[in-house]
Amino acid sequence: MSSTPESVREPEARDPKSDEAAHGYQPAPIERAAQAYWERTRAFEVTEDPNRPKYYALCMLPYPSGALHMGHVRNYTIGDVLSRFKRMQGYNVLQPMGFDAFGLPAENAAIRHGIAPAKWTYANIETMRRQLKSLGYAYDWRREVVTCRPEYYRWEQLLFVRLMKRGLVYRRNSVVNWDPVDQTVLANEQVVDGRGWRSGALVEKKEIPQWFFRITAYAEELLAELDRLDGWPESVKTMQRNWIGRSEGLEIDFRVIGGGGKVRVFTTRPDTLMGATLVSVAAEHPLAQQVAATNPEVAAFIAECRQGGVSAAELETQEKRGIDTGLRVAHPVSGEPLPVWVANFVLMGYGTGAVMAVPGHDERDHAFATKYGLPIRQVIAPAPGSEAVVDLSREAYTERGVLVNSGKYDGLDFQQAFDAIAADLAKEGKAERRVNYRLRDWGVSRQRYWGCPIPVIYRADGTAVPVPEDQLPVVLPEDVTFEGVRSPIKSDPEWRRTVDPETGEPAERETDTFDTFVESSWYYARYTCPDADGILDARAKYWLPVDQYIGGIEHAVMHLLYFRFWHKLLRDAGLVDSDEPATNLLCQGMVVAETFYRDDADGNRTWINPADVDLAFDERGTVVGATLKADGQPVSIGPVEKMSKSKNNGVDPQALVDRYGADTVRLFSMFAAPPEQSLAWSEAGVEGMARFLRRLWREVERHVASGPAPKLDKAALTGPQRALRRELHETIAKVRDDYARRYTFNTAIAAIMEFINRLSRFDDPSDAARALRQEAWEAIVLLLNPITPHICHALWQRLGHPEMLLEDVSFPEADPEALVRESATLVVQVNGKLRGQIEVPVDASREAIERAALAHEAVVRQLAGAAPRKVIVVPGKIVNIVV
RNA sequence: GCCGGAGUGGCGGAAUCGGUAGACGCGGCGGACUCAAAAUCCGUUGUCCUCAAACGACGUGUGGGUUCGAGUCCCACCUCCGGCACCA
Repeated sequence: MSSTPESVREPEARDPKSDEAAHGYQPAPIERAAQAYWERTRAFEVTEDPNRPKYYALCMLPYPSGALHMGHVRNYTIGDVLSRFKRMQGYNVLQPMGFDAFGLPAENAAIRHGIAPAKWTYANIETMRRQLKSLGYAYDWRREVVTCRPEYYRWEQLLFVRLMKRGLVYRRNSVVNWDPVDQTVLANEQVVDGRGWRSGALVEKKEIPQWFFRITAYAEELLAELDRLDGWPESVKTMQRNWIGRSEGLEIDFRVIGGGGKVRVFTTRPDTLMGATLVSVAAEHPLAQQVAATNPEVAAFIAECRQGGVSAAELETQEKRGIDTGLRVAHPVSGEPLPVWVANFVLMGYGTGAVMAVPGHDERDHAFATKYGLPIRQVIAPAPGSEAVVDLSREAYTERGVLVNSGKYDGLDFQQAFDAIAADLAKEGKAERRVNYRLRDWGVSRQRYWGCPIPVIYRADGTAVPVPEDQLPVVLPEDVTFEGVRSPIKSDPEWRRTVDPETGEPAERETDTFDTFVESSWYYARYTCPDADGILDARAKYWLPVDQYIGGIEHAVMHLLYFRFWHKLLRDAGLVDSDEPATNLLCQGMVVAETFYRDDADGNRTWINPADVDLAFDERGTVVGATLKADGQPVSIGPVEKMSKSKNNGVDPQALVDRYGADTVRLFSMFAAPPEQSLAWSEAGVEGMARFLRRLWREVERHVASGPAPKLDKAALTGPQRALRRELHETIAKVRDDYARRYTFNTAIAAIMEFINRLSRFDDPSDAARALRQEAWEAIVLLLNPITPHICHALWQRLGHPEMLLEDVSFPEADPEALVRESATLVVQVNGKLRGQIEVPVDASREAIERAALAHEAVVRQLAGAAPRKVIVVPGKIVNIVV
C-alpha cells in the first residue's frame, strides 16, 4: 500500500569504535540481546483476554517493493511506540504486520527481468520481514497476512460471490485507458502526456465490461457515520464528505423537438431553470451517439473526445470544448427550443450524463457560452441587503439570490423557487426530486495477472455465474512466464477452460483480477484470526474495531473509504459487530530529503544521493556549497523533495540501522518532526540522536558507579532536591500527555533531553540525591522505552533489575505531591511588550500581583510617572499594564 | 481544474485554550582535553543598532482587520505539498 519504492543502497562499512568497544554504548550486541529475549519469551504474541482492556494498533501494511524505506520506518515506529506505551498501561495489545503482495510492480519486474511475479514478491517479503525484525517492532508475527496467498484471498472471493447473489456486485461497461499498440489496458500512472509509457502510442478511451461493488448503496451511511468518527482527523473526514459529494437536486426531462425522446438532466440549481440556454450531454450519451450516426462532424468530435486518458485530473484541466448536435429540446416551462450540445466536460458517470447549461449563474457554463457565443441570461439577482455586483458580461453570478426574469417565479428565494419548480414540474411528470452522489460504484476489474482472480464463470451464451462456494478458491498459478505484456492467465486457454457448474457444459473463467484495494480493505480483520476456517471467526469481535490506525495521508480518501465500506459489508454478513473499522486515525507526513545533481555538457541531469555529498557552511552556518565525496568536486543543490527513486534522494534505513543501530533510527524518526508533518532526513540529525544515546548510556553508568542508592525519603529532601524532583515529575506528566493525547513524540523526547541536561548538572553527592537520581534514571528509561526499547532493556538491568519485559512494568506516573509549587513567575508587559518578570506566591491576590508588577523597576521606568489606564492580570501567566 | 493541508532563525522544529516567539536537536563560532585526531566537555549563536555592554528597535509567507495582547482568530492573496477513482 505504501507508495514509490526507493533506491536501495549498500550499507556502508564502518570501523567499530575501538574506545567504545570496551565500555561505552554498543548498539549491535544490545539490540541482538533484547530482540533475542523478546523472541525467546514470545513477548508480543497475544491472545484474546476478556479480563483486560484490549488495544488494537494497526499500521498500513507495506507493498513488498524490495526494501523498507524511511516512510515505512516512520509509520511503523509510531505504531510501535503507541503499542508499547499502551501495553505499559496494562492493555492487551495486538500489533500485527503483513504484506500487500499483489500489484503492478511485480508484473513490471517480470516483464523487465523475466522473473515470475510470485518469486520476486516472496523474495522481497523475506528481505523486508528481516528488516522489520532488525528494527525491533513488537509484532505478533504468528498473525502475518500475505495477501497473494490463496489462504488469504480465497475469503474475499467467497465474500464476492455472496455479494453477487445479494446484488451488491454487478457487471457493466466502463471506460479504461487503452494502448492501441500494446493492445493493453493502462493504469493512469502508465499514461505519460497522453501516451503509453512503454509503446509511446497515443492513449484512447475504450469501453469494456467490468465488475463493480455497489458502494453507492452505502453512500448515505458512509457519509453519516463520519459525524461520529471523533478520532479521525477533520481533514480526512472533509475529503471523504466531498468525495461522496451528496447533493439534493432535481432530475428534469427536456423533450426532444421533432422526435419521441427526451433528455434527462440533473441539477442542484433548479432555481436557475429559466436561465437555461442549452443542454449539454456527454460524448458517450445515447443521444450523442444517435446523432453521430448521421452527422459526421459530431461523429468526429466524439472520436476526438475518445482520445486521451480517463483520469479526472486530465479531463478537468483540458480545454472545455463542444459541438452543436443540431437537435433541439423544449424548455420544460417556457417551451422555448434549446440547442443540444455534446461537451467534453460532461461526464457520463455522474448524474444522468447530461446537464442544463445556465451561463449566467455557473462559471463553467459561462466560459462555454462566451467561447461559443451562446446567450447568457440573468435570472438570479443578489438577495436584498447584498452588496454583490452582477456583471454577466464578465463573469457568472453563482450565489444564491432572488429570482428575476423568471415569470411567475420572480421574487422567490432559492428554497422557495426550488420547491415551486419541483412541484409544478412533478405535476406534469417532467421532473422529480433526487439525491445524487458524486461517489461512483467501485470498479474492481483489472486486466492484469498478478492479482486475485475474480471468481466468475461465463457460460457459452455470455451469462456470468459465480464460482460455486465449494469450488473456491480460484487459485492464481504462480509458476508462469511472461510473453510480452499480456497476462499469462489470459494467454493460457487451459487455465480459462472450465465447465458450467449447473449444466456441465463447457464454460470459461473470468481472467480479470481484483483491484489490489480489495485485499487492503479487509486485512485488518483477518489479522485477528489469520487461521480462521471462514472469512472471520469470533476473535474478530473481540479485537475490532481497530483502536488506532496509522498510515500515510495519501490514503485519505480511496483506501480509507473502501476500508470503511468493507467493514460494513462484513458487519452485514454478521462477521463483526461494529459499524466502523477504526475509532482513531493518524495520518503521518512524508519523508523528504535534499536533492543534489550534476548537469553534463549534453544537458543530462544526474541525481546524486545525499549520503554521497559533503556540505560546506559559511561562518553563520548557512550552506554555501556541496561537493561529491568521491571526487571532491562541486555538485548543484536542488530542492527538498519526497524521497524517491527518480531524484535519488532515498536513504536506505537498513544502512542506518547497520551503522547506528535501530534505536538511533527510531529515535530520529520520532524526534525530527511531529507525526503529521513531513520529516526531513538529515545525516547530522541522525548522528545527534546517536550522540544522545551514547550520553544516556554514559550518564546511567556514572550513576550506577556512584554506588547503590538508598531508599528515597521524600520528606527529608532539601530545597534544590525538591526542585529537581518537581522537574522530574513535571517531565513525567508532560511525556505521558504527549504520548497519550497529543501524539507529539518530538516534544516528549525534547522534554526528556531537557531534564537529562538538568539532571547531569545536579552535582549533589549526598545519599538522598543518589536516591533521587535512581528514581530519575529509572523513570527516564521507562519513559524512553516505547521509542528506544533495546537500550532501555539493557539500562534497566544496569539499574539493578533482573532481565524482564519493560512492557510489563507500569509506565511512570507523576506524583502529585512532587508537583506542588509555592511561587509562580509572572511576565510583566507594558502595552503588550515584555518589560520584566515578577515572582509571586501561587496564592497571591490580584491586588498583590498588581502592586508587585507596578513596583517593578522596568515598569516604573516605562510609566515615567504616568498612571496606568488599565491593568490586566491573567493568574499564573502575565500582567499587562496599559497606559 | 476540483478537494485537503503547510509556510516560524543558517536547518529540523517548539510555543498544547489568544498571554515571555525561537524549547529541544542539528549546523556555525570560540575554548578545554590531546603530540595530533576522533570522542567528550564548557561557552556562544534570530536580525538591526553598538568597539562592547546596557538600553532599544524589528521579527512567525504577503496585505488588511479584531484585541489590553495575534505565530495562534477573521478577510483577501502568494508559494509549496498530498489526493482526484487502474501506483500503492
